[in-house]
Amino acid sequence: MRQDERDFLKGYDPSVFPPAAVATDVAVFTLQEGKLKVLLLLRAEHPFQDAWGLPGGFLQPQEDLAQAASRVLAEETGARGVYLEQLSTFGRAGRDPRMRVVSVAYTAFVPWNRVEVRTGRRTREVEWFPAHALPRPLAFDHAEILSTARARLRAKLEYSPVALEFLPARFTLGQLQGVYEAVLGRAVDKRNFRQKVLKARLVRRAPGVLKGRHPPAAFYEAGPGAREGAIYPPFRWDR
Amino acid sequence: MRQDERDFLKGYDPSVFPPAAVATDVAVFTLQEGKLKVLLLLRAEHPFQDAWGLPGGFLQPQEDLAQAASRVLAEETGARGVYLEQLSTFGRAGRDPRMRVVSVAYTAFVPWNRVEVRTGRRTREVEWFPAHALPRPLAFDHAEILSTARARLRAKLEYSPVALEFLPARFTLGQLQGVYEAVLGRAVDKRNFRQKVLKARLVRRAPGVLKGRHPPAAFYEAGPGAREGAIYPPFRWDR
DNA sequence: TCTAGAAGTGTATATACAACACTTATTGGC
DNA sequence: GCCAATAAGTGTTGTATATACACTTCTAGA
Repeated sequence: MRQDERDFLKGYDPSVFPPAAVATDVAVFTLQEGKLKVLLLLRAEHPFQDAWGLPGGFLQPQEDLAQAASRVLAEETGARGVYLEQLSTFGRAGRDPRMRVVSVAYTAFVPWNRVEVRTGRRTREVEWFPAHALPRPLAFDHAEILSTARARLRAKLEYSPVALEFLPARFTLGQLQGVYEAVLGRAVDKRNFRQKVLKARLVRRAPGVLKGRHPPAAFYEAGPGAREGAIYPPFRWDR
Repeated sequence: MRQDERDFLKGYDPSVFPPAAVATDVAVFTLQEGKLKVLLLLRAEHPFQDAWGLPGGFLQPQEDLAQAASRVLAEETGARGVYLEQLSTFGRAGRDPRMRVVSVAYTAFVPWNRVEVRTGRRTREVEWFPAHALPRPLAFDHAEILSTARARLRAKLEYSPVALEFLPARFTLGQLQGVYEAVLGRAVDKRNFRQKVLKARLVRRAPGVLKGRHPPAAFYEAGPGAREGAIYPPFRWDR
């Protein structure tokens, strides 16, 4: 045991403070080939060895919750510099077969190809899975965590600039529309979409165009209506 | 130590699962005299003895998180049968001077006079405080928990039927409008308000009237637009 | 009987939403 | 070089919703 752990235990009396380990699990979403995907890993250790699950691990003595989530994500998948947001806490007795574990779940939304992932500690493989075709069964209560995370994402899409987190700093309106369509799972009208994001100043014109097998597509970037935490007159996108 | 606690510790190895106690704190809001109020207690024990704080306590071995919140609330304030909702988890190292404690915060919204409160365990007094005039300093990081809770409440008011939780089963439109005004902290237009809640079928006419020093006020009750978890075209109430 | 207090009620204007189709620039394959 | 495929870009109209705004009525209590 390291010194910081010993300090941490000082005065620890399990009859007063019944022990429960605190862990964190991280659900990272991205968009790839027009589909919403989730980062999962193949567990190399018990419990749930050989099952797919979310990156997760235990809180260390001097670490804040968000720091722990960030560290665990980096250790197990190599993903770094990801902005994490607290989702919810899952603590059903029995969710971990070893002992009582309460897990604080975090989520992140990242641009495809902006984070490099690799196999890490306690991990045999790391892979992106389509959110609607997850391997079964998942470790622990990770299926429940993921369904909570998807519901939150859908809700946030309508009143917050969260869609921009899936894209690089400059993007085309077609790409942005693709984010909405993938998350909501339905097509939206292009003309109404463009009118709305521009009028709400969610995005503004950026220099340059993207060339492709189509007319040049103008680049856009986050506009003044996309300040962190901004709340809109909600976007409902054709019902 | 009781047997269930011993079972619980079986296989517990602090070098693998660094210990952090899991606690819960509960922020109960109500409306009283047209003001948003919060239930606080005067702490009878260390730490923060003689400071006001939220009802809170440690998770017991076989208890779910919501059960723990409900039990702690009942033990310390006497409030029972309150519907609790998970708010967020607070785990900054050092937030509890004794040791590392991660606290899962819950919130509830109750009708004034529907819950009886009394002084309970570890408590010297229990009292409702106006949300904009809290005693200072509050125990632990309870000021932060409360400000998160108020922000959540304001957000929910606009897209969910949460306002009805502050009222008894039958209420007048004036009372409902009072909830919105107290939480949002500003006046709303009566004619627009009535039109909107009726058109959205958030409420419907109930039998009877409330007599007072004014024309009889019709009773209303939750309408079909207020099903648990319903999401609206958001109410923004005059800007 | 007078006063205070809240209940109740309608309209006009401005903004936002939803539905809808065609033309154009470019690339890659033939 | 030509053609096919692909996505970019662009306006209008009807409908619905949001906002601003003022007076009368009923009742209880002084």
